[in-house]
Amino acid sequence: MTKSKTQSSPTASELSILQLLWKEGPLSVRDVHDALAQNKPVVYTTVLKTMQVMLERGMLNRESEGRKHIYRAAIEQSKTQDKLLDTFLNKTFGGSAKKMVMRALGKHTPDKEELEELKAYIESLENNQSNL
Amino acid sequence: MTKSKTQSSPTASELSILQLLWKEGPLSVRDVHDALAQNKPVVYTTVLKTMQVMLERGMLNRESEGRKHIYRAAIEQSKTQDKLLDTFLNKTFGGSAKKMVMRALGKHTPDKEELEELKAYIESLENNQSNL
DNA sequence: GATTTACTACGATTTTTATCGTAGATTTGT
DNA sequence: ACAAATCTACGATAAAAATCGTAGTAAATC
Repeated sequence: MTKSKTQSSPTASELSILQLLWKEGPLSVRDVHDALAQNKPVVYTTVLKTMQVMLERGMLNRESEGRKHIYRAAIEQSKTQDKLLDTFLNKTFGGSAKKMVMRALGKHTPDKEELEELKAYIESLENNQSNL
Repeated sequence: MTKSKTQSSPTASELSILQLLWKEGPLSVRDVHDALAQNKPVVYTTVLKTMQVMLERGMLNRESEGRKHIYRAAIEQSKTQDKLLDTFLNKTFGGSAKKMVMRALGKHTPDKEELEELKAYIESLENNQSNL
């Protein structure tokens, strides 16, 4: 049987790379670097190294395309977000989703349309026991 | 004019200490240690050191009571939560409160009563432009 | 009053994360 | 073919966070 460690959560830097790959699809290191460098100066090999580490840790896959490597996210966005959310919720709001949600809505109030969607969603939760 | 650095966010360890102080009120290092040690083994001086650093960074205050020091949180719970939430929301959900909220509710669905409160809250947001 | 216990102070170390420089190989441009 | 640009590999270092050990002192207990 092959060993398999529990998937550790990505760090902040790693997450920024994952976000890109989730959004844009498979990218080269060059692509990732150029995108990240628009927000914050960072050296090419720093990004390269980080992505190599992520590969080792099973967060990314890659395939060769000529001399380049094309990387893709190896972990699902929704699962990763769920795990991070879970941790954050426990650490910061003592596990109370209600508290966190109210705070989030108060601070970053969505527009009317989104609020309606949310209400509808809550109503669907009230009916179905199962979470669609 | 006195220098004042922007309050940096607490790390995970620091946050666990703050949570205790926010909940229980001012405590000695011994109190904090004993409480934390129930979840995860930790040496007394580790907690002491952490709290000393937090004091330096302005996250905690303290006063002497006999030979002991009694520490209290120097930063507000709600402000701290807001800042952490903001960062988390941006890093993990690209800033979309709606996405995060729906995910949170799906995974940690509150009971019917809390859902009602949430709906009421959303309705109040829909009316007031100002965020109460 | 001698010994054990309870605290603080604080340096040192370890662990984790982030960052970078250099070497070597391949490709591209002149 | 030579030079410049582009990549990967990878060790080294730096920076940040977490952990711990030792020393010293005051208090409590025997």
